[in-house]
Formats: sequence, structure tokens, C-alpha cells
Amino acid sequence: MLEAKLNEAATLKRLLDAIKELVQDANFECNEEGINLQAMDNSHVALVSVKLSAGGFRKYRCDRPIPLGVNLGSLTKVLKCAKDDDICILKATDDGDVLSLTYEARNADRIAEYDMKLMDIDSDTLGIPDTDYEARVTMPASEFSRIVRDLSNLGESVRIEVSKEGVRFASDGESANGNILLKQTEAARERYRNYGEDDGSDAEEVKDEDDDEEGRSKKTKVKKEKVKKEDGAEDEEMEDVEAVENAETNGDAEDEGEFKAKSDDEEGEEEVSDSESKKKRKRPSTSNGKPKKKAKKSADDDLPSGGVSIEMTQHVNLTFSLKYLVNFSKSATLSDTVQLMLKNDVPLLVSYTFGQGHIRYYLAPKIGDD
Amino acid sequence: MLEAKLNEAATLKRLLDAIKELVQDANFECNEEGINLQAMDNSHVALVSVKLSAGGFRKYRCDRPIPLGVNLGSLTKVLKCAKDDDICILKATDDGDVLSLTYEARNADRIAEYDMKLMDIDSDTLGIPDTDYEARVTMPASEFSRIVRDLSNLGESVRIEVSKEGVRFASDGESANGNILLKQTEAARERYRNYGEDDGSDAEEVKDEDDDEEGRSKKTKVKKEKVKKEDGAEDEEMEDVEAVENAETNGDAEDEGEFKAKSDDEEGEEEVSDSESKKKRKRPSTSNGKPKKKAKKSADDDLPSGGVSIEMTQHVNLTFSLKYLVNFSKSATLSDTVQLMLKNDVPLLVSYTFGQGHIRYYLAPKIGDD
DNA sequence: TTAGAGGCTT
DNA sequence: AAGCCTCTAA
Repeated sequence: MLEAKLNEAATLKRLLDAIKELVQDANFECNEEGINLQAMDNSHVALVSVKLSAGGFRKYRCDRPIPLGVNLGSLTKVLKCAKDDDICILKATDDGDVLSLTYEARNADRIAEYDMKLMDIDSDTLGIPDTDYEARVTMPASEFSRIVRDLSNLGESVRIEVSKEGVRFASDGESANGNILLKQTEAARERYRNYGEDDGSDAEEVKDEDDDEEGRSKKTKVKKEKVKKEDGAEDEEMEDVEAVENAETNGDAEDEGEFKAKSDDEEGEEEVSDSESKKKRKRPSTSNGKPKKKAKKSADDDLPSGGVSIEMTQHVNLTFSLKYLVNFSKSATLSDTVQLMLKNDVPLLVSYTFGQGHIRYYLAPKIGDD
Repeated sequence: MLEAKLNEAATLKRLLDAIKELVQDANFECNEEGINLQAMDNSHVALVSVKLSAGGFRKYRCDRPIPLGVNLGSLTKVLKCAKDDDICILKATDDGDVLSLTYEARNADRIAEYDMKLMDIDSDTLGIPDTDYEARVTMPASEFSRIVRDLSNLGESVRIEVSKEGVRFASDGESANGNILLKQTEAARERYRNYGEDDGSDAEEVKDEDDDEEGRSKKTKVKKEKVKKEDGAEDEEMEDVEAVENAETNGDAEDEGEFKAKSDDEEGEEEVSDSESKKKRKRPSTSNGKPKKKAKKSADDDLPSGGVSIEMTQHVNLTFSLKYLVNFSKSATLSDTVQLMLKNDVPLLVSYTFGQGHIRYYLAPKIGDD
């Protein structure tokens, strides 16, 4: 029995807008910790991974794990019937083949109910290997969208290069070549220091040490540990790495450590309304990425605004298909901030963190990148 | 000889946008009281009825009844040549086979003239029987549009059920079923009490008694009269019906009484611009349904905003083709408010009332509705 | 007031 | 499927 009450249907709507082009059918794996979705795109080039943590819901209950096999096209249709600010309640029985969605207008004078057929889907749960990324770029999601959209008008692929200089996006096209260099902003560096940390298995601790110094020392320690890991990141280059490994690569857990421990919202308070819980957090250290809730652009005190943060242990230089990146960038509706995690010869991770969870895309690099 | 001067060409444009898909050719029946159009759709399933009252024009003159056989496609083309805020003058001679349209820019620095060929059309003027509807639902036109559009994405038809609980729209589709329940809003109930009353032959009186109490007592009286009418509405069930019969069935005037009195623009001042006149109306009792002139959503003082009003004497439950309802809902450009009149086993009436008149659609229910 | 997204039409 | 137009959000 699943019953999940989401404060805003818009979250789901945006989520589906973000992935429905990539994937047709997918299992929403529901368990007591929340709802997860993981799927390869049709051409098996990209992987998308979504997490909605139980704590992100206004109310959440899932007695036992249920996989909900959903045709995303159908779900999109049904979600179109919801207004953005409707309260959305998801319901499913343990054995049922139906997902029920209820939309309640804020003033409760309209209640809509939709029942959607579910389907059986082979869930080849692909373990996502932990990776010690060599570079992490945190930037405004809108800027990322703009860059990949711009470059996609010129060429097919983009070369992403992270160096001391900054991060460079370069594309060669028939009629023109283009490249954009983003330099790091010091303020952004500070601001994003702990961004995305909520995903680590040590989220609790990170949460406690909001303060910069503590955080940094902690990070540094973790870094050292990191270094010993596979695929040899050169030690001596490790000057900038405080958080790099943390976000994605902490722990030595082979496969799922990353997502399993993501219980930031859950533990604190579980029945608070979403907006409330947002307000309670003083620092975006755990989960920020205030969606797009007409987020005040920059005046706000605790949310990241603008600027680019770059952390790297290694000069990286990879080439990716722009088509996919453009697709990924649709998730900008879910979060103001995006994080790119790179490592040479390894799939890129594009991660959007929002109030209820996160959405992550993995994309293998093109070979023969120069 | 017809000469009619319309304040805004936009009214006509929207009107034609609303019906041109439903009907190809139709007679504009002009007489001293205004212009009427009545036609079945191509498949003879739906009927559309338009009225533009003489009083709604800035200037109107029609010495004797003239039927103008118009190809709506042609008229649409010609109207496309007008700017929305152009003053539009329609002219036709008694015997002529040409309709002349003149567009004057507001500042008179541009005058365009178009002559359109008319045609002979068999006018099988279908008498629309007066009906004692069992339920009347008054709601924002945009909400109605939204509902039928949403449901049309799921299924072919919609079941509309009016009960004490409210009004429910339900549709079954292949991939999902859906239903929307609208509860009555008390405020809306009050607000719409007299809505649509302008159509009565006694509109003048209604106009004088803007006040609620007076209006209500009047209504009640009319109701009593109503009851005696055909098609037996049960008397004893008449608890909520003050206005139900009024909107559509009032009076014994067979045909044209309805719009004559609707001369708000005309009498007060007859050369004011439309927008000005709008501001002057204090009550929506006669003509409200502020078109779409980017009407401020709700802050305005004199227009109905939001909310659903339901009046019923009988539990009704009918099924209709969504395709047609979606089509009807295009008239939302003409009025903010729509009224649904229902009675079991009888065609649904969908009515939009706007400044210059109204547009009404009749749609037979599908049989076999449960 | 301007830009972006969604719906509708061709 | 692409372009146009409208409506909505910033």
C-alpha cells in the first residue's frame, strides 16, 4: 500500500517533462524511504535516475516495496490534468495494477481523481558504480541550459574541459565553432561548498557541521581517504578537492551507497509541509536547489544564486552528445542549480537536486575526443 | 437595409472562431431587434445559436428582417482583415446579395471596406423548445475549457453528473480514467444568482432591480410561472430553482424578447468606447461576462470571478461527446463565465453570455449513459 | 513589459 | 510536423 501526498503536482509534472522523452516506460520503485526510478534511455546511451525521498512528501506511507510499472506517456497525460499548485496524492495497492492520482485544488473546491493502468516492466536495476570524479562544476541550471542549447545549434557534440582556467564548453559546427568559458566565482565556490552533500551516506554529519571551517576540515579528511581509491587520481594535484569526492563518491560501498542513505528530509520531520521544511533549513548544505517556485532570483539569503563553482583534482576533457545534454537540461525547471561531475573516460553525471529529491543523468563520453 | 456598427471587430472575430468549425454556412437573421444565427453542425448533432442584440451595437438599424446567407469561412477570412479594436460596420441592402464590412481604426486614420458575397441558404429554423432544466451549473469558462480539454485527452465522452455533492465530470479512457468533482462555492452561488437573466423578455425590469433581494423575489415569481410549462419539471422538487428556469426558459415570448433590453452601452452614452463602458457597469446583472480583454483575474469589482454555482431540482446524469464540448469551449474567448443547463435525456445547453449577446450550444446526450 | 511554454491550426 | 498565436510566469 502506497500513499504519498505531494504538495505540488508541479513537481511531478516537471519531473515527467524532464524524462518522458528519454524513457517510455519505467518502474517507480516505492519503498519506505521514498520513490526511485532508474532507467536507460531508448538507445541505451544515457541513464536517468530519480529519487523522491519520503521526507519530501507532505505525507508518505509505503508498507512494503512496490514497483509501479508506469508508461510515462500515460502518466504525463494524466498529470496534464493537474494544475501546478494542486495537491497530488498517489495511491496504489500492493498487488494492484492501478495507480490512483488525486488532485485537490488548494481551496478544496475541486477534486479530481484519475486511475491509471500499470504495467509489468523488467527492472534491470543497473548498479551505478561509485566514481571518484575528478572535477565538479556547480552552476546555475539556466546557464547550463543556455549553453547546451546555444551550442546545439552549431554542432552535434560538445567538448567539456575543466582546467585551472575554468570550465570550457566547445563545439565545432559546419558554419561556426563556438566555445564558452566559465570562470569560477569565489563566492559561488563558498556557496556551493557543500552542495549536493545530502546524497552522501554521511549526510547526517554533514548536516551538523554547517559551518565552513568544520566542514572544510572534514572534507579534507575525506579527501585523503578518497585518494586511496581506484583509478588513481594523482595525489599531488589534490588541492581543490574538498567536496569533490563527497558528493558522488564517498564511501567504499560498491554499488548503491549513493542513493540508499539519502534520508535527509526523512529523519528531521516527516509531516511538515514542504514549504515549511524548506524554511527550516538555514543552510542549503543538505538539500537546497529550491525548485523554481518563483524563487527570488538572488535576494534570498540561503539559496545559491548565480556564479560558478569549480572543484577539480585533475584536468578533464571529455566530449558528449549535445542532443542528450539538451534533453537533460529540461530539468532546469526542477532546480536552480545543476552539478556536473566529470572524470576522464567515464560517464558524465549531471545532477539536479530539488526539495523532494534529485534527478541524475549519466552520459557516456564520445570516444575520440581530443 | 441593415446597418450595424460594432465597437470592436474582435467580438465578431471571436464569434466566428467559435462556430466556424461547427458550421460552414448559416443565415444571419437580421431584424430590428438584432442579429440571430441558428444552425446545426454538419453532423446534425449539435446546434448553435447566436444572438447579437441591437442594443449591443454602437449603432443599429434594420428596417425589415433580412436573412444574410453567409459562408462562415469567407466571413472569417474577411474578418481576419480587421484589427481587434477596429470599429466594424456591417451593411446590407434589403435585396442585395452582398454584405459590406467596413473597418475603421479607432483614430479614423484607416478605413477598410470589404464586400462579401452572400448566398441563399435554406433556413430550416429549428425551433428550440423551451425546457425546464433540472440543473444549472455556472462556472468560469476557463475552468470548463480546462476540464473538457483534460478529459478529451483520456476518452471520447464525458459523463456529467449533478448532485447535491456538486457537479462531476467523468471520462473513461484506455490508459486512464478520470473524474473531476466541482463543489459549489457559496459566494459563487450568490454571485451568479441572476446570471443570464438579461435574456429574459423582462430584462428591463431585471436591470432596474440590481439589488439581490428584489431580484430574488422577482425570480421566484418567474419560477412559479415557469412551472406550468411543458415537459413537466416536478413542482415539488423546486427548492433551489430560483433562476434555473429563467436563464433559458423564461417568459412565453417565443423568440426574440431576450436581448432587446440589453442596451447598456446604448442608452447611457452611445459613443463611449467599449472599454469605458465596461468600467461603468457596476453590476454584472445584465451583461457581464467580460470577454477576455485581459480581464484582471479576480481583483476587479464588478465581474464574476471564479467559483462554481450549482442549482438543481433533480439529480442529473448525462453523457456527451467531448469532441463537441471542446469545440464549444472555444467560446471562452467571448465570456469569462459559462452556464451549463442540464436535464435528463434532453440536450445539454452550454451558454456563454457576453456584452453584445450570447452564444448557445445544444448537444444531445449519448444514449446508454448509466 | 518581456520572454518562454503550451495549445491550436495549417 | 512546423509555425502561429495565446496565455502564463518572471
